[in-house]
Amino acid sequence: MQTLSTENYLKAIYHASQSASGTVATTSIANKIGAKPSSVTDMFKKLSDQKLVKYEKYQGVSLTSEGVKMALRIVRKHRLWESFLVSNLNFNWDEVHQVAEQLEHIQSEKLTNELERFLDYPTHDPHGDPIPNRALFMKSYNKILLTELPLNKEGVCVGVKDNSSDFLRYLDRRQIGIGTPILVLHREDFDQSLHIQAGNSTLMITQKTAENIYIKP
Amino acid sequence: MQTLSTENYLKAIYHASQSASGTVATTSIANKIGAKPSSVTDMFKKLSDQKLVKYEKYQGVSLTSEGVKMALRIVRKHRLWESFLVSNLNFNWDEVHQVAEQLEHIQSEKLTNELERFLDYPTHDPHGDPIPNRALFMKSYNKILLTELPLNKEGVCVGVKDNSSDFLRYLDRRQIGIGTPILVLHREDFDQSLHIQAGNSTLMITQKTAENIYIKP
DNA sequence: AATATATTTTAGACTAATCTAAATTTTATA
DNA sequence: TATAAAATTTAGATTAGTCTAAAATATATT
Repeated sequence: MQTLSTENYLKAIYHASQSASGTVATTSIANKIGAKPSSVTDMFKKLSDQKLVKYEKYQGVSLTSEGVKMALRIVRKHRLWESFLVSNLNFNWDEVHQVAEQLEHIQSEKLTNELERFLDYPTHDPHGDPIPNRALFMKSYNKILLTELPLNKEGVCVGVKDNSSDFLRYLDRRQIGIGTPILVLHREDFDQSLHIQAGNSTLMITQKTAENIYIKP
Repeated sequence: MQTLSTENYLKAIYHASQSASGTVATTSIANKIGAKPSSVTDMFKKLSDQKLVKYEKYQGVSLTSEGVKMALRIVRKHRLWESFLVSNLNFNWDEVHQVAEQLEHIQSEKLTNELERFLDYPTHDPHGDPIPNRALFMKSYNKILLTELPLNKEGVCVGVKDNSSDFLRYLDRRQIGIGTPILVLHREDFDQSLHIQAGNSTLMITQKTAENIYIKP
C-alpha cells in the first residue's frame, strides 16, 4: 500500500520518463513535485527499497515494471475522473486537473472499474490523453504536432500538450477543442506563425500555440 | 484548511455528540478513531487552538459552531458519495462506507454541489440518514425504533442504526430495506422477539435486530 | 586537462501524528 | 469519606516527509 506522497512521485516519474527518454533526474522531479532535491533523493531511496524504481546514486531513476504498473493505475484513475467531471458534473476541461489530482488516490478497484463502466469505457480523457484500461493497456493514435501538419492537409485536433488552464481557456475562446477539424492555410516564414482554418473560422496562431496542439492527419 | 486526520476527528466528535448529549469523552473518540487516548488528548488541544472544539482538561470536548459546520460539510460529502455509489456505480448499501470514508475528504465545493445536482438533490443516503444541503441544513423525519412500534400499526423502514456490513447483509437476506412496509404482528414477552410482516413475508426477528431499525409510523 | 558551475547527496533538524509509560485527576465503591 | 478503579493527561520517543546547509560528484567551459 502506497502513501499519497509515494503515489505522486511515481506518477511524476512516469510522466517525466514519457517526455525524456533514459533516466529521470532528481531536479526534474523536484520541480514537478514542488519539493527540494534533497527530499527527492530520500524518496528515490525509499522507492528503490520497494523495488518500484531502479536508482543509482547521481544517475537518476527509472521505473521498474512494478513501478510502471503502479503509475498507470494512478493515471487510469486520474483520467477516468477527469472524464466523469466533464461528462457528468459540468466541469470545463480546464477545471478538472486539480480535483482529479485528489480523486486519483482513492483506493477501490470496484470504484474504478464501475466508474469506467458508467462512463462506457472511454478511451481518452477530456484533453485527448489515452485512458489505460483495466489491464493497464492504452492505445494512442499516431498524432503529430500542429507545427508538423503539411499545408492544406486536413487534420483533426486530438489532444493538447500543455494542460494549463490559461492555454485551455485560450483554445476555448478560439473555439478549438478535441475533434475540431484543422487546416493550415499559410505558414509565415518570418516567425513560424500559422494561418489556419479551425472549424468554420479562419484565424492566426503563434508557433508556441501550434506546438501544443496534437493533430491526427 | 484541515488535514485528513483533523477532519476524521471532527466527524467522530460530531457523531459522538449526536448519540450522547453533553461533552464527548476522550476514550469514546479513541475507540471510534482507533487511536490511543493520549493521541486524542493531543488532537483535542489542536482543535481547541483552532477554535473548532471547546475543551477543558479532563472534561471532554464539544464542537463549536464552526466545528459543527466543518463536520457537517464532511458528513454532506460522505452521504452524497454513498448515494452516488449506490445509484450509479452498482454498489450495495453495505459496500459504500469504506469508499465514502475516502471520498469525503476531497476538497472542491464545485464537485460537491455538482454531485448533489447530478443526484437530483437527494435528501437521504442509502442507509436513510439525512444529507445536509448546501446550507448544511438537513431535515430528518420523526422516526422511532422498531421496538417502539405498537402492535398492528403500519410503519415503513426509513433507516438503520447499525451500519455494519453484517447487519445490512442480514437485512438484505430478510428482504428488509429502506421503504419496506413493516407491521408488528406479535411481541414475545419472554425475549422481546418480534413476529413481523415485512413487505409480503412474515418473519421473526430478535430484539437486537429491532432496535437497529428505524420506522416512520 | 584544469577549473568553474551545476547537480546530487549527506547530515542533521523540524513538524504532524502517533505511540508507551508514568503521573494526575475524576468517578465509583466500600 | 477514604480508597480503589477508571479515565485522562503529560513526558518523552518514533516515523514519514520535509527542510537547510554543507559535502560530494558530475558536467560544462575555458
